[in-house]
Amino acid sequence: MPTSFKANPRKLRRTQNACVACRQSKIKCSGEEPCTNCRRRVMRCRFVETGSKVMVAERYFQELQNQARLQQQQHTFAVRIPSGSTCPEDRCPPADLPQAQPIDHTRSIWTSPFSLPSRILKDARDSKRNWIWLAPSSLWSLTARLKVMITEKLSLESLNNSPGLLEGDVYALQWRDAAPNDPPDISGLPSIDQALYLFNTVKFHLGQIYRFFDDEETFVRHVREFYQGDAVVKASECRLWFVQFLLVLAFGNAFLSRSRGTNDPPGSKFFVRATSLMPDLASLWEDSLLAIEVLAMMGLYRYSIDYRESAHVYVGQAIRIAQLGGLHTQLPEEELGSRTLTRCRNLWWTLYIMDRHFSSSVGIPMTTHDCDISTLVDPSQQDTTLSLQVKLSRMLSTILATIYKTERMQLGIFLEQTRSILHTMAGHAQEIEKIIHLKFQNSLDTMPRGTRHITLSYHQCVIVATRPLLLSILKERLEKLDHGEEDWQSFLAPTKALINTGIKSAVKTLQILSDEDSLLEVFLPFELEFTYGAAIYLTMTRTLFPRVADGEAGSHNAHSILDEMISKGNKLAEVRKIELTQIESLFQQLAARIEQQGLQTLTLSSPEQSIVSASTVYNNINDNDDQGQEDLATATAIDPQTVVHCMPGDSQSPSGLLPQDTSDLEFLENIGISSYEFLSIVDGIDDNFGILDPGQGWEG
Amino acid sequence: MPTSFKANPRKLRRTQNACVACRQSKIKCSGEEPCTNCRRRVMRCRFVETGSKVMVAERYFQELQNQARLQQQQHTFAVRIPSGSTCPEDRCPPADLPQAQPIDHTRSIWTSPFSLPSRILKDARDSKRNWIWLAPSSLWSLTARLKVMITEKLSLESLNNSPGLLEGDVYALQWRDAAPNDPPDISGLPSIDQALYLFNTVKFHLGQIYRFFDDEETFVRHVREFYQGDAVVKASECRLWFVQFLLVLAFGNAFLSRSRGTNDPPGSKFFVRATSLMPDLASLWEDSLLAIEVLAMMGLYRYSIDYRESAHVYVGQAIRIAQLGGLHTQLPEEELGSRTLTRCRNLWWTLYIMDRHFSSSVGIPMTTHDCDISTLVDPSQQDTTLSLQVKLSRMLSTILATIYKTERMQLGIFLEQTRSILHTMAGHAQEIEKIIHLKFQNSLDTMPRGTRHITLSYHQCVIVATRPLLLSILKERLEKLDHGEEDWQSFLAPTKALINTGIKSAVKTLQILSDEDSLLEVFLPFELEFTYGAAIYLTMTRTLFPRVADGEAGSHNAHSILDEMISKGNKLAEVRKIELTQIESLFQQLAARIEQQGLQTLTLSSPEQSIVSASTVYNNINDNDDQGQEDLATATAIDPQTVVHCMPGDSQSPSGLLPQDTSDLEFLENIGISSYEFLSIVDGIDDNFGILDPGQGWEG
DNA sequence: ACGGGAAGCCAACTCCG
DNA sequence: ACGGAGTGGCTCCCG
Repeated sequence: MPTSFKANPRKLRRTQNACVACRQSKIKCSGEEPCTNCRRRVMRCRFVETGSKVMVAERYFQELQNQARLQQQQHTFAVRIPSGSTCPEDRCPPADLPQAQPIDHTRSIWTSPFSLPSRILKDARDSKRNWIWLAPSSLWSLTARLKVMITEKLSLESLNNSPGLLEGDVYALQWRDAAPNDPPDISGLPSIDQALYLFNTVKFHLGQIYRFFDDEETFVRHVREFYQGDAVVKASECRLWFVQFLLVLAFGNAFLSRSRGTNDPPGSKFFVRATSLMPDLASLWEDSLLAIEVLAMMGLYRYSIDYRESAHVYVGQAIRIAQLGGLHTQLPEEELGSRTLTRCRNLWWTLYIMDRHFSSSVGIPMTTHDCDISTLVDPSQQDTTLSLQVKLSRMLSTILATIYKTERMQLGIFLEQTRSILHTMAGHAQEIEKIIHLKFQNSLDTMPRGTRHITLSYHQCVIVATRPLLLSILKERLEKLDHGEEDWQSFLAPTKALINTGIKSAVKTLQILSDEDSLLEVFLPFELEFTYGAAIYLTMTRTLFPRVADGEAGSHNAHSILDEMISKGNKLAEVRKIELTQIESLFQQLAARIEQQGLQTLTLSSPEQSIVSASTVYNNINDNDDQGQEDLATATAIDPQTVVHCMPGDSQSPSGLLPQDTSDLEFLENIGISSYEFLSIVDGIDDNFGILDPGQGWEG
Repeated sequence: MPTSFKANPRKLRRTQNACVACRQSKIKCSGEEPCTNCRRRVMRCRFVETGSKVMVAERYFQELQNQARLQQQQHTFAVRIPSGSTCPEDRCPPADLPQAQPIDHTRSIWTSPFSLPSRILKDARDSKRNWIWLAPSSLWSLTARLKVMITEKLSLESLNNSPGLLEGDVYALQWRDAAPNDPPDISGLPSIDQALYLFNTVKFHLGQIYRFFDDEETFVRHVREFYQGDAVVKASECRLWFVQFLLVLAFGNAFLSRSRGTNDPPGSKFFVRATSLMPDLASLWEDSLLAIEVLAMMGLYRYSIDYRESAHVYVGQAIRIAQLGGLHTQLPEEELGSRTLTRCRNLWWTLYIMDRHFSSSVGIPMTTHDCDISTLVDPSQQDTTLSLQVKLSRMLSTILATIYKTERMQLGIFLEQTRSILHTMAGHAQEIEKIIHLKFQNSLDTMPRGTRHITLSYHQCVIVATRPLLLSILKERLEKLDHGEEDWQSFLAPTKALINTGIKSAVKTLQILSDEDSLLEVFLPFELEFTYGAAIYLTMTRTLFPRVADGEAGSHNAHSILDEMISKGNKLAEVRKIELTQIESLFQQLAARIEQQGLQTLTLSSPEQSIVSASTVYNNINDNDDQGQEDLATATAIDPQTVVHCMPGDSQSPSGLLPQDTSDLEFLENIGISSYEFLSIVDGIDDNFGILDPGQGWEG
């Protein structure tokens, strides 16, 4: 028989299904459980069913997934009208959703434990509104909630109402509209040289993050005309430009100012004047691009002085005008010219970033949705900073949309989502690493603002993504304060690694910010926010896990950063510091109470090493979970499909990510990002549920 | 050598991709177009490219499908198959699972044929902007595109630029802000009785569609205080209320006015004054609910006088404030009280409806997304009108998001989406029927505004959903004007039924609107829009399918409706009428050109039967489809599973839906909605692709 | 012409060297 | 440790 005698020895040797370890090492696997190799190497020998695969038309598959996701959403939500709506939403992790398999079915998590059902604060003060809605994802309402919660539970006297929740609490500005036809007030302006210098300052400070001035020549030309011609005429004719000019002066002064005397924010003189000259919002859209820039800058200034809500309004306005001009689509280059096109694109993505940031800060849904946007970030791939910033912004909104979404979630599902998010994050980490490598050749101290901002944003994402875990634990603690204990291990075991990641990011954030050599950004509120967010995170972990070492140092760092800001005249920082102190004291009291109650001390493994930490953390997981030691490739190898298809744009197997040499590794460790480490952790989580257990049903 | 001598002739002969017919007969296919076999057999030779496929774990795939199916079943209101039939481990071989199969793979459709890539119009006029972006879904930009397109193709002289594309083209209002601290101007107001009467008028006109005045007692109380106390003081203290009051007066006058003398829109005197008193938008959010109402009304008025863009801005503003107050979430009833809660809910959904309408009208993405909303429409189910309105609004945005989304789409996919949309629509039709039944017992002439509006909105959805088909045909016609003909049947066969549905809706729309007994809404622009949309639709069909009878009457109706509006002083209607006439004349020229070119006359089966039409359509399709002698039974017999499981969204037999008796049927037929008919058609479509070709895969 | 089922093709997986 | 050589699902001969 021609067919049977081919049964040569080689052919027979092949196993149906090689075990995980053998696959990884590409060596022969004997096939039994445990296999010879594993036995010899004393490794855990696992077999993963590949399950038969089928080919499906991509589109159909996509559709199914969408549907599934939608349904999922609807289920978790209360009753919803069955809608045909296929809101394609962010294209995050469709495939892995349904397969998420709770480790412990009885466990679930409160993704925003103190926020749902919608919670409101009656506003006691003499304001026209009579309630303040505490948005689920906003950092500021988190503060408010924490206070309320702990105060209640510990039956403490309620603190005086939070400052800084409302606009104008910190800086109370007064402005009045100029009558529209009056000639603009042009008194008290700086000299032309001074003005141009201020312009450059503004460009330097904002330019790394935002793209307001793509048309700077025009701007400068206007400045010259203004100074050299009839200023009043110029200002009246180009009223919008003049507003922009005033805003530039406002920002310029704000960035340079070191004064502490007044109660008004730096540069506010010009800002107020700009505001009063602002044309009617509703008619603004007629001069698109400039109007957009002006509105965006206006929004940014307001945001900086803690007028968050109205900042959001301005940005929203800018976005609407941009959309009316089609900036969110791919405009035709032939007709508009590439310069205009670039300007449009940069402007659009600037708005995008601002929208994500502001929206999440005030805690309401994003104004723009990814599914409505068809323009590209940067087709030429030159502007890595901007495009990374965009990716991180998108990430943030994905996090808020998935993790913070529903009231309560199965722990397994939650972890799966988090995992998939962090996986994508790891991809971004890699890009950041690449930038740093390329441009700055390991010289950390010259890290420019843009990169620094990206790095911090990145850490913030991690913090935000892992915060719900902390909050859940906190909630549990608070609830079980009096009556008995809980089985903490079943909750902590799978989540430790995540929390550690969060801690690490918080610590790194504070470390970067308190670095002597670097310039702390004082006027723009971003670094303040990062500081505050990280500090709160560490405060929580310190109380919940007293053994974690970084807490102390972190808190110290945070305070000194805030102090520096305060010393440079930032009154917002004063408020935040007060709040932070309040919160810290509350948590201290909580900690004391826990101890006095004799409750179990929770622990995490210490997170102070990098590569090592990955495996440490990793082993910890495994210690508590009888899975034994997995390795990196495993997770990927199990089902590459899943990874590849379900996370468009994510990074492939970690094997490709190994940092090139050790010095690099150390360096990256310094900034606190190592995509390699990150992936290990993420995959570690991944290994702990779901895929490992293919035998069980999948449940939504 | 064992390897080389394998190079036998057989190996070389294989084609990469066999044509449909050859596959079918399992014979060798030569591979060229048309292939040898087909040429000999005189058959249509089609090649289907294997669209991108992906491999998925079978397990997961099954799961997804189950889920999808389940979901679909839940959403189908029709008779349910006894659900035990969830065929355990359904064994649809994975290969033929994905059923829906384009009839003709080479066909594709331009969902918005004249809109992509983003098209802009250079604005010749002396405006600061220098381009006008023509949004893909906006009715107004559709008009502009049609003109450009046909003018170009027929090499006609270009018409003077479209009027009415920009704000203020129709009504040029002048307003100036009052200085913020001046006392409000309270001169020239009507007497209190008059004012209250106007208020009631406004409530009557708006109340059926929107919910601005849930707190009407308060409003009336304010009115009394205003008239009975010190008016100036009152107006200054409750400035926002005073603005609302002015708006009420504006709307009241607008609704009652029959004057034609002025160039200003009716009520504009008060409107302008209201605008000038409007507090700074950015600080408005402090008095939430009232501010929201005022902004929304402001937006509505602007929208009514064709200031669409700024209307959109106001509504956007209102929405943002609403979100800051958490109105889009489920607010806690215990804390706010059920009255406030109801008010919030109604207000929110009013905003929602406005947003959908305005956004789609200006052609930009919706401000709110369903996935961000967690509040319920009307938990008590009393307010069927509002909730239906919401559903239709949602439908509209779904349509825009799915059908209008991408540049080009496979015909099959397009049809599938349309089908699924219409399927949902049929559900809504049924609800409308129910309302009409319940409340108005077949007395059509008393149909109240709300129901009328819903019915019209419903028809509009159908029109919008089927318009891309018309546009695609039009585009094809235009392109093939000079060089040769096309194979129209393969395109028309599966789409006829849909187009007929659209025609029917357009005809019905005009019929309802021109009904003598009913009150035409003159000031609010909705009925004008409906008229215009339907008229354009009929104009297109009349040109493309000269045999369709309804066109003539429809056009006549449209003109007389517009005339009535004009005679009542609506200047917008004048503009629309001019535009409509222009378009009609262009299309007439196109028709003449087609005829003179001797091009094939396209036909649809006449759409005047209801029940019958479904099967008629069905037969037509089979006549033209080269699959030849398949019939329903056969198709089903091939694999019963297929039908039941594999068509997500597949509806059951319409038999469960038969209207109770014949008079009902006639009655419903009168309004132009019969969910039964609708379902037949939809199912007809459904039956016609997919099942017939079970062997093949899907494509993207 | 039909259609069972073999041969060729491709991507995934194992495991040699 | 790993590049790259060497099963199973899909897609035209011949009875």
